[in-house]
Amino acid sequence: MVTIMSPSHTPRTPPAPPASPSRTGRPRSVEAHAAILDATRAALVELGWSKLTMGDVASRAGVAKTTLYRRWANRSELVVDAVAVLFDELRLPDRGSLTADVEGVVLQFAALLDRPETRTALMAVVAESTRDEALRERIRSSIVDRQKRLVLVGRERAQARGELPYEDDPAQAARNADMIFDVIAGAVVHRALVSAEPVDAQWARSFSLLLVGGLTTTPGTPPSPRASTGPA
Amino acid sequence: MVTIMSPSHTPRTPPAPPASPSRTGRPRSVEAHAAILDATRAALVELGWSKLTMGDVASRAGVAKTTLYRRWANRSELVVDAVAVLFDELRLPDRGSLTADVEGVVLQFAALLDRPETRTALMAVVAESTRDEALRERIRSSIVDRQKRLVLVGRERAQARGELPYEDDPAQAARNADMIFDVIAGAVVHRALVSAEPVDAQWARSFSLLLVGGLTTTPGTPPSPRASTGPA
Amino acid sequence: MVTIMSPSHTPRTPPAPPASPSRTGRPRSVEAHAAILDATRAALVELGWSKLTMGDVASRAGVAKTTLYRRWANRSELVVDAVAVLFDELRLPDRGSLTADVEGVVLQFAALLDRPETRTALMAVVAESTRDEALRERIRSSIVDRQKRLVLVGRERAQARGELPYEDDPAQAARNADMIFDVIAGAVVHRALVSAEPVDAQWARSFSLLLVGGLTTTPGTPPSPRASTGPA
Amino acid sequence: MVTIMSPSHTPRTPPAPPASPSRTGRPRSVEAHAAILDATRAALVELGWSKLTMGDVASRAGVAKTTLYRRWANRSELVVDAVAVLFDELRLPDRGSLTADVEGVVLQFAALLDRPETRTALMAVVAESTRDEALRERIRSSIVDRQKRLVLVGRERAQARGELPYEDDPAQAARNADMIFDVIAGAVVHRALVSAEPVDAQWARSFSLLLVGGLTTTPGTPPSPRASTGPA
DNA sequence: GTTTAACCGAGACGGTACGTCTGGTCTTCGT
DNA sequence: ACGAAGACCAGACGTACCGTCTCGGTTAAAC
Repeated sequence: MVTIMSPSHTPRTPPAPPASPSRTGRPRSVEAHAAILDATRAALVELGWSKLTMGDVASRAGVAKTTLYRRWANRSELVVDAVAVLFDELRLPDRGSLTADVEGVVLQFAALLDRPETRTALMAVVAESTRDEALRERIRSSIVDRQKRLVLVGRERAQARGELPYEDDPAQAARNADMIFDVIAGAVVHRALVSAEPVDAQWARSFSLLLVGGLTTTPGTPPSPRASTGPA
Repeated sequence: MVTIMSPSHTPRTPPAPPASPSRTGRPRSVEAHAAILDATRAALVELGWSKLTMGDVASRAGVAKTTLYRRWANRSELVVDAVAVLFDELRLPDRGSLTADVEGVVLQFAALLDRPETRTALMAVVAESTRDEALRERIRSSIVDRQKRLVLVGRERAQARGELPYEDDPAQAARNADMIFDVIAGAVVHRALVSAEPVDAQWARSFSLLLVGGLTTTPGTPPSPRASTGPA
Repeated sequence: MVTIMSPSHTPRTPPAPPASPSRTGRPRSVEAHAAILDATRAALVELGWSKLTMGDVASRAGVAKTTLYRRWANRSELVVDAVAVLFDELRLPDRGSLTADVEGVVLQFAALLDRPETRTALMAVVAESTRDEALRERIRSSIVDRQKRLVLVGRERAQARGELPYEDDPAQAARNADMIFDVIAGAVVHRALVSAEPVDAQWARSFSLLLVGGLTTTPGTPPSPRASTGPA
Repeated sequence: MVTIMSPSHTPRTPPAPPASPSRTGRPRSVEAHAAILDATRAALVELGWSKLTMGDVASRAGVAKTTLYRRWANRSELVVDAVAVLFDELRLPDRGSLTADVEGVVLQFAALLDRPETRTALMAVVAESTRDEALRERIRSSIVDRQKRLVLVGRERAQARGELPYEDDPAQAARNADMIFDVIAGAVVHRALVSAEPVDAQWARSFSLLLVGGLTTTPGTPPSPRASTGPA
């Protein structure tokens, strides 16, 4: 009649497949892992974040609820893992100019945000993360930081083309890259999900011009000593 | 024995006080309305979005759950109404230059996003809205559109100062204003909530310079001949 | 948006402990079963039928509401199970004569109906059963049919003593037993609960004499051919 | 926000139509009274006791809930009033012999208990009354006592025919009448609602023979010397 | 070729919240 | 004063999921 609830968490082995290869016992099923992530994305498409339940994901994946909880501590972490991979599809093909490159990545990102699984999941996990430090870190490492590569690649190309100057201070360079990333990603997300207006070719072009205009405007006198506070 | 439950069964009069002044019956309590919104904000601060429950809000407000459901169809709509008013606090004091004005509003917005009730609620309702057209519209009308005033005021001041040219095409002017709004709001939100980095004075200054730089780049001259799509 | 709720959706395994011993899954708690029935009787005593709630029973039993609903479809079925066992306490000690035996069982039954849990529950579930075939059947099998044994035992003793003749037609014998049961139980219940008068020793004696008088009166001429419609 | 609930009962004018002809104000609608009782019976037929609600009765009767509560304190009292009148339909036509008279009234009573409004209501209010002294009294005065007239009439006829002796002690006569009433009503109710078997002509005949047999057994001769307690 | 340990499915467990319904009450307006 | 309408507080309803636990059974590495 009286159940004693153990507060001790079931040791949750890191989410990825058999992280620490414990030498004995039955190994975790790798098929189950993939099936769960697929089921999660499918459930997101059909139900959206708020109607998605662990039990539903489990039954879609042909797996017991226990198996999910053995690998992810909660719904949010599962969803982050399930959608993170989608962001890796983003590419930065060389379109010949910085403006065109920005335009291209904006449209790609917009297309990604048009997919229902991304659309509903991204904002939801961000919302959850405002109260959950571990989740925030997981989002940052799994999603945000991985995509900053696009900014770095784009800047290098633009510098090589002579469209942008080189920045000597590495810290400043990093700050600039972060800001560019926030501006691009933020503007697209806000346009698509908050303002709920289409991110079409025209908008992408206007935005690229605005951004590249800002990047290439020399604040004060060109390559000035005050450049350290301005964008690269 | 199959029970069919129509959700529209209970006529949900618009949330605000007696929208359609029904001639008969006891009128809706006005005190209750304010008490509920206050309680909602308090609950958001303490519990965050995901732990906030209708029952808890009701008991904080000293009101029956039924009273909540009579006025709001669900948690999201209630929260939108509860936080919308916070955004109306944003002001655009004249700081003498466009750059300084942008800087000021960015910092104000960042401060707003630092408040736990805004922080947790905004992303959550946006996430919900990806699957709920009515909610999306409510967010737009209650929050987004109301704050575009800031952009319009800022542009007018800048034009009066001669920092920005006048745009003849009204449609183009509106598009530009929308984009500026998305860029500012999006960048701040992304920085604060997704990248989870502080929006401090330095960042605000760098961002303002970038944005104003972009806005003042003459698009009639290279890099692009399609000047008509460029920002004003 | 219309939600269709099928009540049969949750498979309700028969109330008794794991009726069909499903090979898999966690077995149902046996302690819980007893605790729930005890709690139900306690709640009946304190609150009566109309104030008894499932939630209250659950918390008294230290059990979740869901556990109740997993095992009983509704309040009535739970109460039938909870009180059925009380009726099994009825005994028919041999007091030497048919009249005395009837008198004894009448007083026992009256004492049972004086207990608040029986008093309030019996009529309530009977009332419910007028609209619920499954409940009616449950009452019949759990309560009514089990107590007919008393009539059968009493008749056999009386026949052995020579107080009552033997009935050759088994169908007729069964009909007679049923009627005697209805007369005894009905009269006592009606006296106690409807007329709300005490079933005391005097009443029990008068009633026994009336009933035994009727049973031993030969309708028409003794062992007549019309006897088949008369009581045994 | 804070509503002060007055514990004082709204003075409930006796249930019948305009009991005390209050001289002032708008008089109570007499049509409303009948409409409410009709609506109550209709609701009983359709929904049964447990699903019947005050709000539903009110809307069926085209009357406000307030109007119901002004006249009846609760659902049970309303239902008692609504069904009491049905019992007044019972008659005792002279069929020439005591046995035939009993048979007739048994079949009439059985027909009454076959009507869904009586069937479901009678047991329900009796169940409620086990915890409610006022209700018990109302049932007794509105239903039980009024029908005892049938027993008195039947006994007088039987005495006139010489089928039954006269009883000198009035108290004893009253006790006997009560018991006969409980036996008849109890047996029929138990057969019909608890045992859930039909009260058909055969059963009615067997029962009448049993009862009349018991009544006409001379208790002065054996089996008992305590003739004074025996039935008349 | 056994152990052995961790895995697996199924499903019951104690809980929390849901969104609806009803009970009674109170308030307003109109008759 | 009564009546219709409808909002009010309170609280039970029966359901859906939560995250945990208990089963009986499987699976592979370690012995």
